[in-house]
Amino acid sequence: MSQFWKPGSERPRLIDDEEGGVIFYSSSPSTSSGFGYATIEKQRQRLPVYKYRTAILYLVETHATTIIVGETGSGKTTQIPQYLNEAGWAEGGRIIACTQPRRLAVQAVASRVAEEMGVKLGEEVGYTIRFEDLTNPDTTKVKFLTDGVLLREMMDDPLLTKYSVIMVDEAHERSLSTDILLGLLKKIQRRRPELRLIISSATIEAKSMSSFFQTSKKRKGQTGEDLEPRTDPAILSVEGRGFNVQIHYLEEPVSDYLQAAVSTVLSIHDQEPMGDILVFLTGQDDIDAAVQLLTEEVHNNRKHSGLIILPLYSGLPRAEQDLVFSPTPRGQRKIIISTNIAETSLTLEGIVYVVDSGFSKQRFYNPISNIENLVVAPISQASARQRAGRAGRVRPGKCYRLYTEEYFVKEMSTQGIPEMQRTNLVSCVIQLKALGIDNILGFDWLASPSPEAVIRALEVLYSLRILDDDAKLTSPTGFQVAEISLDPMISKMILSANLLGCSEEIITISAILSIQSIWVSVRGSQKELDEAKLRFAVAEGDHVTYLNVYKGFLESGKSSQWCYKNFINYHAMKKVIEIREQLRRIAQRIGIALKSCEGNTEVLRKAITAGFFANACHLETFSKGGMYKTVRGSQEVYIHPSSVLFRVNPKWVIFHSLVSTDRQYMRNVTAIDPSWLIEAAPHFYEHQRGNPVAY
DNA sequence: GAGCACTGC
Repeated sequence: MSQFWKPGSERPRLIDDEEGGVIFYSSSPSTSSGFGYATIEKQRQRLPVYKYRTAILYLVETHATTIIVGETGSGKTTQIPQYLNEAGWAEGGRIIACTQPRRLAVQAVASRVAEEMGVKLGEEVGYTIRFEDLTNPDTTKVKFLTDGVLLREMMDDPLLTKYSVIMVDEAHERSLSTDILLGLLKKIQRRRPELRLIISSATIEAKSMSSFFQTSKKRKGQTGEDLEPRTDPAILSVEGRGFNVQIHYLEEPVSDYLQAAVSTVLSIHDQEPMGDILVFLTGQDDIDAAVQLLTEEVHNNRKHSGLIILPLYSGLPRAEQDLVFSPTPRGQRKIIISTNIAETSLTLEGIVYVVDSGFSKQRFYNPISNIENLVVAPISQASARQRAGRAGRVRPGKCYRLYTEEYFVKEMSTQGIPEMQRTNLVSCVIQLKALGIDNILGFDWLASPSPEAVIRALEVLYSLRILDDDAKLTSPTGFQVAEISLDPMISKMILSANLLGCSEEIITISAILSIQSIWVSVRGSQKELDEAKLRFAVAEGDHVTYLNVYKGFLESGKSSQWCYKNFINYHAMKKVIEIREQLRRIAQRIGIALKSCEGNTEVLRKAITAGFFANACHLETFSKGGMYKTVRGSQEVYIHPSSVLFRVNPKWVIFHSLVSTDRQYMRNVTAIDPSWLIEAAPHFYEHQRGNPVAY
């Protein structure tokens, strides 16, 4: 017992908790043997939501929309769909849907519910996520899916006619897809009064949610024989089952939260009983620094022995990430230093203490410059509560906030800004257009995006010839782009590749651009990584280099050994294969025949230009440090040192994306000929006087 | 010669 789980040995068992979070357990599965149905039934009845069963069913029956506020551990996610099923909402071939923001949650909840119902997953209970449809159209009654998938389903069935009840879970997270979905569901309700919505949220934002779904228009008809539900939403609160978490604030604010976090961890270790510690910092830099400081402390000071210090962020290699789920050996204490990933996406077992820096990295979009920035910003009160809650899952815990109570009350916003208001909207706009919603600014949003952001999105789509002069989808380009589930600029690149005869290569590039990075992130062995990169690098730039990597991967027989030797992330490559396969299917459906350009990199780069012409840059000849300026907008930008064109500095380049730190760095860069710009987008470049493209 | 919070289709 009390052994670390080692990568390569049997993996920890993945189980789900009642709220769709995921816990990784290493103990052998024993719960399902011997007891069976009766025990499960008893477990179900012990959940807080159980005593509201009748009330929930009554409210859903009588109200078009029911808002359920439930804390963690209430059991709402797994139980409510079952109650609805038991009450007959899935009779007559109808389906009960429950959406989640994350794939992992969908899978976990679905398999839990299937187990509780004693059925095989994929029959009465099923789930759909990208790349995976485990439902049976003849038998599935309860279906779990990501909200993104439900949005996609609306393209084929705008009124979502097969669903009797749609439960939107985790609505408080206010992800882009959740917000779009809620706006569209409200529209659907007007056409389908028999449809029932359940909005489930962890926080008491229920009021604004409720007024959003409040339809003023009273339906006609006599009250007695009116079959239609009430239009005012019902609100129901369900208590959670978490343990009490004692909150500690700083008495005086600190300037260095990193140092404060480290000393707080050490004093918890010195003074508090055993139990693991979870520290929330902002990013890889912070986390690596804190890990190093703590590790040194353990080396230098014997009283700090028995500490296991582990970083946790999404960019971490898989084997290292898995370490955080190993059980803590007796007499030791695990310290996990994490990004926001531990706030919602992963549930860690055994955490008793939380240290909250009060900050996270957040994305903000500037529609004027059309640039997305990742900045360290204060979290909201809701986030702080969520973080604190991570300490109370197994027994009463403590949360140490590295800020004052006054700051929490007076300075921190209660909710945080919905993603809708801090992101680029091109994908969102195109989705709505595809559903026939033309007036984007006038759409009934839960939180309206800024007019500037909407206008910028329309402008970009217009320049890509995805929208026409009347801001309607062009045919066929616009409709085809809407069909491809990728960034519209990538979709446009794929369509152009079809005309240029290089679709085979371009869908590979598109798949690779759709994931974070295909390289292994290693800080120590940077030199080796650079050398490995050189084995694939070509003068044309990063995109063509990726083709060489892909080719090498295929030739190796998709070998993980080969990836390891070449500093390539094996899991990333598997994902590339998956996405590429999906793109191949979509291409087939919209009538693109895959064709290879047989090594003609000029047509490849022309296709890339056709999608990304707006990101064209020109080297400032008289500047020394490799400074470029964007052709449109004259933004100062530099080639990122991770690019194969770093220090090569071709005169004209096009980039896929920018990362903003002290400078704007271009990631994924390809050299182009400026004449291709006018060829690809005459409407975008022709009329600019004094533009260097002219000569 | 520098660094990418997190999702999702």
